[in-house]
Amino acid sequence: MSKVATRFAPSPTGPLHIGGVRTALFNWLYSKNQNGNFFLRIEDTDKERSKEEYKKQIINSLKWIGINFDGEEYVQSKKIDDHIKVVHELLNKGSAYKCYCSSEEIEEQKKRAKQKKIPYIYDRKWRDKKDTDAPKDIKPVIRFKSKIDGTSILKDLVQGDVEIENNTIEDFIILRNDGTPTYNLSAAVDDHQMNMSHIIRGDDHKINTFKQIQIYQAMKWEIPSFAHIPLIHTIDGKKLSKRDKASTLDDYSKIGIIPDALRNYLLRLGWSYQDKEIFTLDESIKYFNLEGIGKSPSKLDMSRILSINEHYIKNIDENDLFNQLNQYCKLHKSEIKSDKKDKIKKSLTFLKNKAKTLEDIFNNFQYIMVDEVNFNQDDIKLIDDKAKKVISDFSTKLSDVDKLSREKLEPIVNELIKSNDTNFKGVGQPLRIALTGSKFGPGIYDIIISLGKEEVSKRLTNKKLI
RNA sequence: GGUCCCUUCGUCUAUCGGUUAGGACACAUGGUUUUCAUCCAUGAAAGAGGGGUUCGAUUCCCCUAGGGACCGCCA
Repeated sequence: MSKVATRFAPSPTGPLHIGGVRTALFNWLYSKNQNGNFFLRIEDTDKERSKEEYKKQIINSLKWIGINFDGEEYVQSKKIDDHIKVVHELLNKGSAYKCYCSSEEIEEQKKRAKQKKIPYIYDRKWRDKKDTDAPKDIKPVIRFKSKIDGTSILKDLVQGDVEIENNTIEDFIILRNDGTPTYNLSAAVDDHQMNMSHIIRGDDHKINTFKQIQIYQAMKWEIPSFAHIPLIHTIDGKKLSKRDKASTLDDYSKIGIIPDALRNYLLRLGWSYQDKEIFTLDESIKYFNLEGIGKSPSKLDMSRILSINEHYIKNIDENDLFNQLNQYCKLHKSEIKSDKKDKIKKSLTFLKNKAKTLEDIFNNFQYIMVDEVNFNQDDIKLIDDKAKKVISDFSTKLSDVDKLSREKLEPIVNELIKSNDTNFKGVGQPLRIALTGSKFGPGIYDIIISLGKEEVSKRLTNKKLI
């Protein structure tokens, strides 16, 4: 058996959606698990809808989630001449024929079939006719001579043996009347020329596979192995499409999902390895196999994505987390001011415990970023005379402390609890509101230390609090 | 409508004929905690239905029901 080679073949007609990413991921992991290669093929032969910007976006998305393809990307439109050559070979071999039916004629037949409620299938009118009978005013399409008798069996690596009656597959068009090849032809030729050993793609391609196999057979090419993976469904159980919200990678990046977390989620969606839930990149390559892919479609579950993201945020290296946070803010929020970077980096230890996403961390560190505290209108009402006294007492005591630490702050707070005849909440809450503007937030010692003495003093003497 | 595929807790899944059907997320309750969280503990929660095969079926086979995909001179 030759070296394993897989590919991901998106058409650049929109941003990459999450189902496509999973297909790419499975192909990539399988090839890497088998020490093989993984290629990217851009299927841009739909000139109307394909856009260069989408191609770039797709490549960036794959990069973002950590999928690297081998070599240069393969651009289908550059290979059209090869595809046409194969069409003519098929024609010469007698495996294809010119069909002079007009589109109107075909439309008419489809309509009639619909009225009679019988399935439409092209009637193979020109399959055995001679070209000399051809109408002069019609440009023909070229159709593939599909098998009529018997059945075909696809030995699918995920679904097992799939048997189909050959006569349910029509004589499909391989060359349009404008001289351009169609998808099934191009895909088969490209996969062959790219030496694909395994084609792993969505379930929705199963019928195409039967057509493409017939092209391989007619050309006497070696047939690759196929694996059709179940589609990802929306929460309503329908095929996920680009139109569904929260379906593109960008949608996840925007809310602060980190790439590794999404990769891990997608890996476990429709694939499993015993009870293991968390897979590092290396582990996913090491353990990935086709046997672990389930047969039934799975639904996207946002709460699970968030939960895995939360796990990654809490467990990855803090330098790494900071870099990702920094990138995220630059891309989707506002850049972290350079003079605040150090403070935020040091505060990650406690900030991350309150976050499911990078966006949460961003929101949580706003109190550090702002020059002027934004008070929550309801919370500032909690600052009564008693609270004001606590704040000013604390401010006074703080001036005697030279270096802030939990050990130095604790006795001060305890003393204030006593002298003001209150409890921890009576001290902690006013201070938190004074320093962050909100009664919700990190622990009071964390807040104080993260801001630094100077800033704390400044905020405690804010005129709005006096 | 035709062809093909699928069916275990709400969700993702484990089980490769014998288990009190396991785990994770979500949910509920309790505990830790100055708040919100985190964290910890506990709990509720599943084999679509009906026939076979078998000493024994979630597991194998058939039927029914439900769901999905495809049925383009798109890819």
